[in-house]
Amino acid sequence: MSDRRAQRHEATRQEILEAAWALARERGLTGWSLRDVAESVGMRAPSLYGYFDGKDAIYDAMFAQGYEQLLARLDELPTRGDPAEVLGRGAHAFVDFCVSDPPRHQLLFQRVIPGFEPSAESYALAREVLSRLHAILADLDLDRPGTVDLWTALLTGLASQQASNDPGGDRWTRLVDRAVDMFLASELTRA
Amino acid sequence: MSDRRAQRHEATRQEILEAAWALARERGLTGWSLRDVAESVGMRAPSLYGYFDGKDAIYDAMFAQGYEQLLARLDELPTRGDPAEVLGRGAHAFVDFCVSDPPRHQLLFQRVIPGFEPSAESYALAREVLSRLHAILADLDLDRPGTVDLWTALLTGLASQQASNDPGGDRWTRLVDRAVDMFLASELTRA
DNA sequence: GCCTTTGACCTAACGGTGTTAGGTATACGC
DNA sequence: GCGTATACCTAACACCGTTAGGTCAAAGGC
Repeated sequence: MSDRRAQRHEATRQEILEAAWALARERGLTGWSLRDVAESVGMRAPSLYGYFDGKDAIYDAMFAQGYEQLLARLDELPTRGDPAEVLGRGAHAFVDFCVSDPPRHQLLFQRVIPGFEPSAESYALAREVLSRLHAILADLDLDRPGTVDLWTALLTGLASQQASNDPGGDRWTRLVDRAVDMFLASELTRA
Repeated sequence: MSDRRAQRHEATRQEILEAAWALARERGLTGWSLRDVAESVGMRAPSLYGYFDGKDAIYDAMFAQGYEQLLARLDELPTRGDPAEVLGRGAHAFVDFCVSDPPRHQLLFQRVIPGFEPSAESYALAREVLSRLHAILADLDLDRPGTVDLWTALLTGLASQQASNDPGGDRWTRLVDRAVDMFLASELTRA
C-alpha cells in the first residue's frame, strides 16, 4: 500500500480510537456501540471493519494505548534515591493515573468486558510495566519474593476503591502516603 | 395471593436465581442471556418477567444474595481477642470468599455491569458489611480515620489481583498473613 | 357442580447489538 | 487515460432485552 494511503489509513484508525475513548469517558467503557463510534467519525458501522477486525479489536488497541500512556508516565519518574521518595512518587503517579480516567482503569486492570482478552502483543506492554516495577523495587533492595505482588495489590486496591466508591473524591487517594509508609516500614524491617 | 401459590412463586424465583448463578460461574457474570436462563428452568425468556422486572432485577437479587452469604460468613468469625488472630481470620475468610466465586466477586465489589446499580434495599446489605467491619476494628482500638478504608483497600486489592491475574492459584492469597502483619504493625505503632 | 377470576406461560414482534455479504464510486499507481 | 485496489455504502443475519397480547389451567366463591 502506498505511503500516502497508509498514512491516511493510520490517521483514520487513530480518529476511530479517539472517538471510542471519548464515548467511553462519556457513557462508560461498554456504554457505546459500533454505530455510535461510526457516527462520531462520519461513517456507518460496517465501514469500521476496514480499520479494525471488530469491537474487541478496538478494545485491544485501547488496551495497548492505555499501557503506553502508563509507561510514558513511569518514564518521567525517578527510579533511584530515597526509597520513601521513589515509592511515594510512584504510588501517587499510579493512583492518579487510575482515577483520572476510570474507563481506562477498568479496561487495563479489571476484567470487565465479557469476551475480551488482550492480544499477546498488547499484553506484552502490561508485562513491561510489571517488569519496570520489579526493577525499581530491586534497585531499592526490595525484591523479596512477593514484594512486588504485595505492592501492586496495595496500589490497585486503593485505586479501585477510590474509583468504585468515591469517584471524584479523595477518600482513598489521601491514604497513599500512609500506605507507602506502612509498606516501606514493613519491608525494611524484614529486609 | 394464596399461600400455596405464593410459596410456589417464591420457589420458582429461587430456581431462576440458581440457574443464573450457575450460568455466571460457567460463562462469566455477563456471559448469559435471559433466553439461556429461561431454557435452564424450562421456560421462554418473556415468562421470566413474571418473576423479575428484567435482567437488572435478577442481578440485583444476586447482589443481595451475595452480600447475605458474606454476612453469614462474617457471623462465624471471632470478633474479639488477639488482634492478629481476629484480623488474620477475617482477612482469610474475606479473600477466600472472593476467590471462591469470581463472578460473585465482580458483581459485589467491581462496577462491571453497564447499566446496573443495586437497589437501595440491596445496597443496605453492603453497608451492613462495612458497618460490621468498622465495629470489629473499633473493638480492637483500630478506629483511626481511614483505617477501615486502608484495610478494605488492602483486602480487595489482594483478592482482585488474585482473581484477575492468577485464578485458581495462590500467588496473592499466600500474602494475606504478611499483609495482616504489615497492616497491624503500622496501625499499632501509631495508635 | 359450575363460573369467574387470576396466575403462569406462550408466540409474535420491536428496536437495538455485533457482524457479514455484496455492491459502487473514488482516488491512486502506471 | 486506464485498470485496480481502496473506502465506503446498503441490506441483511442472528442474537439481545423487552413489550403486547393471547391461551389454558388452577383456585375460589356460590
